[in-house]
Amino acid sequence: MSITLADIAEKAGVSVAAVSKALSDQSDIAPATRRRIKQLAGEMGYVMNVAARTLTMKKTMAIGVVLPLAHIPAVTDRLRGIQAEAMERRYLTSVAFHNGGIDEERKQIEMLYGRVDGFVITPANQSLELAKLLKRLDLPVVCMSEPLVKMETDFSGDDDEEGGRLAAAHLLERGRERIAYLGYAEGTPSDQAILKGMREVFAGKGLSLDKSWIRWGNASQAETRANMDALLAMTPRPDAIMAFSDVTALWVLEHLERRKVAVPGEVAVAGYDDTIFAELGRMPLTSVAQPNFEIGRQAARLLLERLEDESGAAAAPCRRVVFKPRLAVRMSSG
Amino acid sequence: MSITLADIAEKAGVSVAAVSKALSDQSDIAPATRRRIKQLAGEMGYVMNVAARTLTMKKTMAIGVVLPLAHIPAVTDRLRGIQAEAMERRYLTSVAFHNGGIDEERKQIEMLYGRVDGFVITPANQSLELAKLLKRLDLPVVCMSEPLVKMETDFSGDDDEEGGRLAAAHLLERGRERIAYLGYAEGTPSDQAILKGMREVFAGKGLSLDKSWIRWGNASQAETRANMDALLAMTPRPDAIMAFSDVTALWVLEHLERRKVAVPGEVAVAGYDDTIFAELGRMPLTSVAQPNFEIGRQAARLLLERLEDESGAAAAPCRRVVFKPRLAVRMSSG
DNA sequence: TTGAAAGCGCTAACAG
DNA sequence: CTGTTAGCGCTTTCAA
Repeated sequence: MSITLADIAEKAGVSVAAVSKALSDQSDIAPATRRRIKQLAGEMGYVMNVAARTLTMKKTMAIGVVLPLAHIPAVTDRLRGIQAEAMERRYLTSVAFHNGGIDEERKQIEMLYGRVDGFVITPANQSLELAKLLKRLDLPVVCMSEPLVKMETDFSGDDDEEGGRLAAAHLLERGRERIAYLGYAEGTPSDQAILKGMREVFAGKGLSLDKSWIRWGNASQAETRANMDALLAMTPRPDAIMAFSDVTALWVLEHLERRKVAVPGEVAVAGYDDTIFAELGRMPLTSVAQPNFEIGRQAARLLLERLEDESGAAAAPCRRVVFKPRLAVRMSSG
Repeated sequence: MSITLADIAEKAGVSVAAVSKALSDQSDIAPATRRRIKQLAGEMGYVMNVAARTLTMKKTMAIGVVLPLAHIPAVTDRLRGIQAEAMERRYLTSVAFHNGGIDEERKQIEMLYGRVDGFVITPANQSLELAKLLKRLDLPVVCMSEPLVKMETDFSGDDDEEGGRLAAAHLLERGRERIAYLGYAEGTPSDQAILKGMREVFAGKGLSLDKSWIRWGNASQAETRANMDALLAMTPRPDAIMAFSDVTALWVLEHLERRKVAVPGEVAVAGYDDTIFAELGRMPLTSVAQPNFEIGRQAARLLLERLEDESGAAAAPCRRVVFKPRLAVRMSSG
């Protein structure tokens, strides 16, 4: 069995209350007693019982992180940021990945409930169900990288419109006017934001994005292959591909090589995230870079500040922290 | 405030004990009462208080996973396997990543203590300190992919010696006899196992591995670059590079391109893990493939079986589940 | 300063 | 079958 406060109290010849006070550095205890108790606790190898503390304090000192797309390096970078911040404030980060489906997403959130004081999520589903669930649980939520349209929450992410603008401006400048977009899902706010940014730049030049060049569902290589073949079969063909993630862009590079389409000669390619793999694909990939670690760190900070704000935690208005992306230009776009 | 058993008891006009029994499907309760209580609990939106249950049951119903190298896709694949198995048995998976240093590794384990019933770890440090810590915590531990030499535990991973044999045999067959090895750290058992397998195959042909072609510390691109330049400066040069991970192998391909060394013409390259990026690098990469999802799943299974084994949990001997790797041959080795 | 006592929400004997 | 009681280990009044 583990050491408890009672064990220490007995050995020290004081009450349990005294030990509790001493170990949690309360003021109403004699410095000498505190020192003695702390010393003893250390010797006895005391470790606080988390469940008991949680039960009395109604605070778990942990934050829950629920994320899709575990295989995307940008996601793990953001996670490291969250963990770094949480650890600094002595909070545990409890992570759960899911496959992007609403059922798994919901299930993970439910499993975490009662073990965490709040959530950082990158919602993969814009369903009402998810928003309802989170409202019912009534814990602080921070959205990271992707807002939840059905619910107002704190937000940390990058400015995807600006990302779209940067990419579009760059490609236009390189003489590409027929840009296709490979996105994740039509209902995804960040996809829409990127498109909005791109459209803005196009409009500025009196151009527009062709609807039929927007293709969804690029979370698997097979889908991306199919999308690319469809695009290549069109006349005129797109002369540039913008992908919502680096992984998708790498699939595009691989597929174009297979189809013997010259990059960037015939088709320029750009991705999003600028992860370590952007430099390692068939050729160096142009990519929109986000400060992923910082995005995660900030997400955790927003959550923790809300948790530690004793006063009107619930009342405080939602905050949005938006980071500016930049463009890493490499060979794939000439 | 949340709904408690007492709230339900009051509304149903029964005792708290009755509600507890009904909701946990105990037998000593009238079926009708149970149904009524369950119905009511559902309507009232009851959710069990995890801390209270943990305190009474001395069981958290969660497993802790502590891993280094979050950016390696093989790691996240294994993690998905763990989660899948845990979720099936209604256990929460609480993940913590660390940077590979002993301090962070220890800290993460300590933070998880009290919130989990056991650990799945891939030890990044073979220090005595880590073994001592785990022994002191006295919770079941399963090592995944990497054993802990200072401590006997359950193990799930692949047969790295066989991986080394497969790679060496393949490269020899392609006429390469000067194979360099880029490993993670000299004290890492899986590195040593791979080398052992390679040496075996070499010895079979009356050949041996040159010590000076074994280079450690390839967790960053800079280190790998330095190692490669050192190798390329040697006479004779190695004619093949075996890397402990795909990411390292991708750095090698990129570096060789930069140095205008033909692959596989002058130097063949092979990696380890066969992740999705193996096909997407400068050229398709030959790689030793492990069933990562299964390795994770099995690791969780070992842990959960130990946790659920009411009888001599502590007594049961340690088990090792070893998966056979296979070789995915691609262009980088001709 | 210190300690006694109440209680967080739940389960597990043990009576009725 | 159902209810009463006694904790699990901790924090927090409130007295002493």
